[in-house]
Amino acid sequence: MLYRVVSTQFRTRNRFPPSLELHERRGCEAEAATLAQKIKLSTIAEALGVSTATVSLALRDSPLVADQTRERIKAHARDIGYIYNRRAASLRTSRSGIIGVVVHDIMNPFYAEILRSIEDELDRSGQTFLLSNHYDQVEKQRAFIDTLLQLGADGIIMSPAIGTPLADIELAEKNGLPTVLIARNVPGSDVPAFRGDDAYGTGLSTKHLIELGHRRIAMVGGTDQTSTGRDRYQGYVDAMKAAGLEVKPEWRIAGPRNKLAGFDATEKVLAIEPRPTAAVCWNDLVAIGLMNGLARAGLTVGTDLSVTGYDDLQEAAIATPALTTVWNGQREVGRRAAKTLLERLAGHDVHGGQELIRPELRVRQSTGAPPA
Amino acid sequence: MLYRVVSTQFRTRNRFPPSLELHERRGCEAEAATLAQKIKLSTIAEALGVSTATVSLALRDSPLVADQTRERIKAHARDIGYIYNRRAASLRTSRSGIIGVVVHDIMNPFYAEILRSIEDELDRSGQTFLLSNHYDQVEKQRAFIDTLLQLGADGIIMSPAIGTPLADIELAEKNGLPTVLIARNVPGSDVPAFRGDDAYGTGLSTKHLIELGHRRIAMVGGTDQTSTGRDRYQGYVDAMKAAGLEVKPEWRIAGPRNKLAGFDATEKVLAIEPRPTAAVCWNDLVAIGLMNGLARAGLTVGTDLSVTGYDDLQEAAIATPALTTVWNGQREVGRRAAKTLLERLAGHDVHGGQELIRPELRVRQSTGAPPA
DNA sequence: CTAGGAATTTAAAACGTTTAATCCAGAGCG
DNA sequence: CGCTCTGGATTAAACGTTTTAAATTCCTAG
Repeated sequence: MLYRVVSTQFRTRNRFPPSLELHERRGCEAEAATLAQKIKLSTIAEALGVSTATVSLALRDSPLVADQTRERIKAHARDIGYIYNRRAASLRTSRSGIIGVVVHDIMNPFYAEILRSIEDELDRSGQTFLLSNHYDQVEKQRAFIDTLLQLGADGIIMSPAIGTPLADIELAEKNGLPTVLIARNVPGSDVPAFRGDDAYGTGLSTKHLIELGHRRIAMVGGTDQTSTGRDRYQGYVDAMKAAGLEVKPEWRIAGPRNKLAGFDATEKVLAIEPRPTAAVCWNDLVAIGLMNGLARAGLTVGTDLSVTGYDDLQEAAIATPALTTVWNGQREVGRRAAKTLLERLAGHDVHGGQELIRPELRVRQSTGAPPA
Repeated sequence: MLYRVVSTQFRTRNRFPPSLELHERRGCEAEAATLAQKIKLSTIAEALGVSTATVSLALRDSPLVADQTRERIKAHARDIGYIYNRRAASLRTSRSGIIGVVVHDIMNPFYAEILRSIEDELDRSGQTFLLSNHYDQVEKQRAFIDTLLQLGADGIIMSPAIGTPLADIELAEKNGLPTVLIARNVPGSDVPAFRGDDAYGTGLSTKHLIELGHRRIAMVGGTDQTSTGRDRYQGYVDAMKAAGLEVKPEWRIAGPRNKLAGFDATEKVLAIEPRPTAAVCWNDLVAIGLMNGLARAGLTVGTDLSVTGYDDLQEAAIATPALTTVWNGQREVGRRAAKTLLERLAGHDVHGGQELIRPELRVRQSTGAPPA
């Protein structure tokens, strides 16, 4: 009984012994040059006249081995440049220390903050994180899940691709790969999911524009195929209706969610008759693209036409004019997702279902009163 | 002899059997729900009355097993939802199918193209790629190398952190982790390295400005601590000297390499007496930040002050005014690096040392004749 | 028929860990 | 002196593959 407690304690404390402490390792020119043969636990065991079991326990700081023995072993391991073989270990323990993270596109700055905070959280716990894009291709996402299963990953954090079938998530869960969703949800799934409250967010910016006096407000970028897309549009529509304003279908300009898309949408916005006096953009990238396009067309953003973004990326503040946008709580989303997954791994019960992070409006210079 | 040939052939062809073909798998509600116990090779072997050896070979499409047997085995594996255990396999084969990629910052758009092309190349070869940031912290980079060694990764592509000691690269190489460098070089290392020809690149933009008539040209952003930094500065200096122009030390405004840094550099540039008429920026991010800053200050970029970038990011073309910049060949760098690593893994000899990709100038509206 | 391959299949030994179950030597105690 | 207890160390059985070498079956030619 005592044994078990002690055992689990050190197991969770320090899962993987660091194999390499280069600066401290004594340089052994000759042997390092060729690396005659792989150094393993038994190499150390033989050299020191103990068993591999002892070496294994010592390297993981088990209290089961005498202090003096432990130090002797660790010192020797360091000296000869032992490298811990995680594959072998994880084959035995069925814990790999790998956590998969898959999002639409790693390089999309929207995910930057999320990934960053996930990384922080996982680093702290000693897990390695394995990153991938799915580019909204369900097959690519499934291939990644498959890879994780094969590698025996401990869990997965995913921003599901458009059209992800419930079965894919169940596949992961059923095969012992605890899952947490971020940024998007999969209808019908009951795994924990963290996302910003998108409807509330676009509601904020739309209301802000209405208060400034705008009546004809376009909505640029995005798709109705994701929960995020539907919610953002809904928030806009609801705010308009709440103010007793009509929503014209031609004000909705759907499309991709990058700068180029915003830039390309410029013409379409300007073609609407009568011209809208403001545009709620899907995200900051679209907004910045649109602002660039409007500037090219000779219009002054914030005066001739007001623009709002979403996400509050770093560059929203330094765009010209500075972009009014909605802070999305990405950092919080990532942190909570990672923490929740770690909880699940630790065996604690967590409650599933969606949790919404409340966004905030950041008013800057890209919005102003409509032209008289 | 024949055996060996055949053996290696199918080994390289299809390293890992795909374990999951969800859409084709027959739904078995009851068993799927609980997943009584792990399905392994022996599960299949017993069910079909063959040996695990046969199953193993069949799943990897070995020509050693009869066509009919192979199909029977593969079908059954699919039906019961067998998942290939890579850890076990790689313990035996010492090939993990993992390739590590570490760069300064994944989310930096400069690396976007590189990573994308690496991903393309590796995907094609069936390798999984494990991504990480080092944020220019040597320790973080070393921790990543350590993790890769522990996981038994097959190779690593890295953009070395500032101050990477030669020993770290040797550590990887000596322990059987073939290394290829991108974007930066480590002095003294002889592993293959691919980067843009930075000196030539800034030479191009500097020469372009000189030809337009500029005489006082500042250089904004970047550091002298990387090979890239030194080369870019050198290219600028050489071009100036070649034109018989003086280079004032106060024209060099070193700093971080993001938009905010460019934005913040605005004041410093404008404070120089007499004011430069053009600025060669470290990269597009800095250039765009600077352009934003100049616009805020009421100056017209391309007329009052010309600006050049570096990298030719997507947004360079849609910035206002469109940014004159240098295309860096990132895609080529990534492709070549991945290809070279795969060559090394296949056992072919590749020649080490640095290879430079030649950049190209992209003239747009952010550069013009100096003000009279 | 039968020898001799060719075509299939298999037994069993790795691969390098972890850990439950023992073992052992002293220490403490009646 | 015999007994239990305990801190330390060890033994040996996994973990799920791959692959060598051998065994078996199947043909085909002589």
